[in-house]
Amino acid sequence: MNLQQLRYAHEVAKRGLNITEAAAALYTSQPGISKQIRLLEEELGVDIFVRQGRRLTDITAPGRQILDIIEDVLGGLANLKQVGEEYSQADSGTLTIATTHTQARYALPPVIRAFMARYPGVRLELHQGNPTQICDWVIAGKADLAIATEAIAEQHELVMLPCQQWNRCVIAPPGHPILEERPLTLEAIARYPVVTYDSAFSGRSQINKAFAARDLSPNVVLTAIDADIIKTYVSLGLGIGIVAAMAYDASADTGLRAVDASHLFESSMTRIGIRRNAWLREYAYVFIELFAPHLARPLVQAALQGDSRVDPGL
Amino acid sequence: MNLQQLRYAHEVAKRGLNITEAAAALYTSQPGISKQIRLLEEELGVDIFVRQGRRLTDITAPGRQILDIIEDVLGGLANLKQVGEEYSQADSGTLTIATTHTQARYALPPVIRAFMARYPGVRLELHQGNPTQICDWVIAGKADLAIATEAIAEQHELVMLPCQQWNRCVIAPPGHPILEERPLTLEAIARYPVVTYDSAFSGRSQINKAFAARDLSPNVVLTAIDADIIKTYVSLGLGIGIVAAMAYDASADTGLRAVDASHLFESSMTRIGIRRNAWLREYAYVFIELFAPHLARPLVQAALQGDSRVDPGL
DNA sequence: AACTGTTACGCGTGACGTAATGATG
DNA sequence: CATCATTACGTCACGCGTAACAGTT
Repeated sequence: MNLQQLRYAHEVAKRGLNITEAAAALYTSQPGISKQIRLLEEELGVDIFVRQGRRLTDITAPGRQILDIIEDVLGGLANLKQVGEEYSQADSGTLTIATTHTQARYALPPVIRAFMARYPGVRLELHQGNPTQICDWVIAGKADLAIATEAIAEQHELVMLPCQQWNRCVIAPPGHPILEERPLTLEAIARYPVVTYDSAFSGRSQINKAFAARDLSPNVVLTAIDADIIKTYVSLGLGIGIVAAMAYDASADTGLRAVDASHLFESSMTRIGIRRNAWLREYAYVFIELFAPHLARPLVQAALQGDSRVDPGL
Repeated sequence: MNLQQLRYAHEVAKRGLNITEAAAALYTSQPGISKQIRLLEEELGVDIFVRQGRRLTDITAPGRQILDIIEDVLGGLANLKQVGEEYSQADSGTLTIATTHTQARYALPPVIRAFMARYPGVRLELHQGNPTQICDWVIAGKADLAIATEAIAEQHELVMLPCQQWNRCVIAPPGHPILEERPLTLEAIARYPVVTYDSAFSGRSQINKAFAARDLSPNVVLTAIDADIIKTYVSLGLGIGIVAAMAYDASADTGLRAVDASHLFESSMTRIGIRRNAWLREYAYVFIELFAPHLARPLVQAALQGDSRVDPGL
C-alpha cells in the first residue's frame, strides 16, 4: 500500500470518478492512476469503484467506507505537515479563513487587526463565498477555518462552534412610514417592497420562516449577497431592507435609519467550522479566541477530537 | 513522505527509542530505519527524536504530537485492511479478544458458544492477561476487543463501553461461622483470613476501598488472579474468599457455600474496550451485542467516532 | 469521432541491504 | 569492548511517463 494510491483514489472520487481529470489535477498520468488504483483494490481484495466496461460509474459499498477512511488518513498527513511548520516557524505561516461577506465586512475587521498586530509574520488569507462553498473549502483543506451563519446542518466532517448570536434590523430611508410603526410587525413589513439577503446567505431561512409562520409572503424585490448592496438600494428608495443588526452603523450610514427587529425573527448564530481532527497552528487558536473569547484553546481542542460533550453554550 | 517512514518512527518510539530493536521487529535493517526517520524529520522540518551524540535519548515536543498523529494514520491503514477483509470474506476472519480470567471463565462461555454457532468461519482468539496488558494489546492492534472490569481509567486511545454490573459474594467451606453472620458485615469478614484477587484484577480496588472506608485491614493471606484458585484454597480451609458472584455456582461448587456481599462492596462494571476510531468487522459488532444486548451497532459506532454523548447508561 | 480507461514497455529514482565508520558507556 | 547510530555504496524494484490499444457514447 502506498500514500499515492490513497491520494489517487481520493482525487478520483472527488472529481466525479474521472481518472483523466484526477490525473490532470495531480499533475500525473492517467495510466499511473489507473494502475495504482487497481493495485490498491487488489491489495485490499475489494473493488472501490464500479466499472461498466471501461468507465467508472459508481463507488462500491466498501468503496464508500474505504474512501472515508482514506480521507481521515490524508487529513492526518496534512496535520503532520502542520506540526512541522508550527515548530519550525512558530510565528510565520498562513491562516486561511473562508467566510461570508457579512462576517468579513462587519464582524472580522477588528479581530483581524488585533491578530495581525500579534502575528505580523502570519499571512492571512480571506476567501469569500457562500456557506456551502465555505464548508467545502474547509473540508477540502483549502481553508483552515470557516466562519458563517447557519453554516449548513452539522456536516460530519466539520466541527461547528457557536460564536455569537445576532439579530436583524429593518432599514429604510429617513421619513419612511415603516419607521413609525410601533411596535414593528411582520405585517407592516409585508406591506412594502423588501430588499434582503440571497437565500443562500446569512440566515435568510430565518427570515422566510418568520413570514411563513404568519402566512405572509413579503414582496422581495431584490436579493443580494451582502448588506452593502442592500443598503445601497434601500437608500435609493427601492424598498425597505432587512439586514444583520451589525451591518447598520448609525454614524456611517447617514442616509438610512434602522429599527430593531429582534422580536420578529429568530436570532442567528455565527459559527466557526473546523475540519474534524484537524491539527491547528497555535495562532489559529489565538485567532479563534480573539473572535470568540469563550472558545478557549482546550475547549476547541476537545471539540476537535470529536468530544460532543463540549458544546460551549453560546 | 512515506508510509514506511511513519511505521519506522512509530516502532522506534514504541521500542524505547531503540532503532536496532525496531529494525529487528520490522525485519529490516538499522540503517534503513535511521535514514528514513531522518528523511521524515527533514521533510517535516522538525526533529522527532532527541539525539545525544549518536543515541536517541528522548522524544521532542513536536515529536510527541507527530507520533500521536502517526498512530492515527497507521490505525487508519489497519482499518482499510479490515474493510477489505470484511467485504472479500464477510463470514470468515479472526476476532481477537483480550480478557481476564474471570470473564473468560464465567461470563464469556455462553457468548462464545452462540458466536461460534453463528459464525463458524471466524477464528476466535482469546488472549488472557491483566487489565493493563489487555488494554495495551488493543491499543497496539494485537486484539480487537478488551473485556475487563475497571479496565484502567479511561485511556484516551480506547473507548470503554459499560456492559454489565456485578457484585461480590463471600465463600467459605460448609459450616464456617461466617456463614451464620446475619447480616454479613465487613467487620465479620475482617476477623478471618481472607483469600481474594490480586491487586491488578477484578476490581480488587473496590474491595480495598470498602475496608479502608471502615478503617479495617483484612487479613489477606493469599491473592490469586482467578476465582478458581481462590475457591480451591477456600475449600482447603485456608480462609474465606471474596469473589465475583458469577464465579460461584451452587450446583458445581459443592464443597463451598456463598453469602451475597453486594451491600458491602461497591458494584463493579464489566466494560468492553475498543480502539478509538477502529473499524470493526460486522461479526465484531454481533459479538458485542451478544455479550451486551444493549450495545447495538449504531450505538457502538457512534461511540467509536468519539461521540461522548453516547454513554449507554448501564 | 471524441473521450476515457487499460495494457505494454522502458526509464530513473529511491528504498533497501551490506559493509564500514564513528560515538558512547 | 560491546552497543548502537550514521555514512557509503551497490543493487533491485517500483512508480512514472509515453505509446499503443480497447471500450463507450
